[in-house]
Amino acid sequence: MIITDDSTLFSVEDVVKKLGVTARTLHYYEEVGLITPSSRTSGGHRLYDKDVVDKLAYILKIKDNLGYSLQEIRNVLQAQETLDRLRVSYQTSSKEERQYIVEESIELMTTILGHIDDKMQRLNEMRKGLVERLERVKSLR
Amino acid sequence: MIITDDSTLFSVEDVVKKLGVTARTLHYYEEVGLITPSSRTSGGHRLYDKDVVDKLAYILKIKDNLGYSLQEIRNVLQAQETLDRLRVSYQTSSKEERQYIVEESIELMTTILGHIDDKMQRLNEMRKGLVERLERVKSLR
DNA sequence: ACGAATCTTTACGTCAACGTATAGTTTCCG
DNA sequence: CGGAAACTATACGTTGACGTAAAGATTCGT
Repeated sequence: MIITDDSTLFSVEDVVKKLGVTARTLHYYEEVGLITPSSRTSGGHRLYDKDVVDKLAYILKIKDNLGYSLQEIRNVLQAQETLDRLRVSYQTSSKEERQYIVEESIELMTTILGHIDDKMQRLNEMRKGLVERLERVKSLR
Repeated sequence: MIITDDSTLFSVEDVVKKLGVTARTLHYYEEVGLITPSSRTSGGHRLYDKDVVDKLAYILKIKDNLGYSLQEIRNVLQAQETLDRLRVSYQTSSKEERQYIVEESIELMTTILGHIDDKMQRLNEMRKGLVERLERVKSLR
């Protein structure tokens, strides 16, 4: 872990311990274009800044909580990056372009939100049935 | 689909259409001991009764909503069947045996419930962050 | 400065959860 | 009753998401 005045850099080991994945996972995600080390040491060792670590944490969240495949995650990230890039040029873009960016952003986020809500609803149904059965059994003792 | 006075039997095609899985999945789940056709036609074609279809629907629920592997699902089902079998002999069993059955049931169901709650909480956190970002973007238009 | 720990690239291995192909059989429908 | 559609068993293939091994290079602690 390299801490300078304006940034902190994490080694592979740091990230592994921080996020509970293996080094192989870092390499694999890099292979398939999900993450890229923000820099390397002079000897070639990978270094990750906070942004990359955050991105990886986000990837793991979507993967574990929503059950997205890495391919689906890549689509989501790509869309978000497109929107981010567009947002950078937001000020200098025309009214129509701005509207387009905003609408696309909203659509993407709404889609994901829909998946989350759908999943939560299904979980809630399972939960309901389970709690019911649990109460019935508990009343036996 | 064979409907008699006291039961309804489903063919492979029926189940496939009803639950949105492929025939291969039915065969595979049978291979790994998750389900068994309740009977066969004279020619050897599989027939499933409502119980098996319900069980399969339950399997798919756990799989898709909780992200359990088939192995984990088999453990859950096996535990539940053990408890069911015990529950059959509930009346004729001793006080200690009954208590054991009840406690084991409660533990299993509580574990699953914990997984559900955990997952829902994580989803809720994701949801919160997403809604926040969505509101910020929406305020732009 | 040196040994242990960590890292690199490359490449083959693995495992779950099915997909797909084949060849023959059974069931359904006009 | 005859052909299309669905089914059977068997078996090899595929895909995603990593695991594991090897051989050498780099970094870190004392």
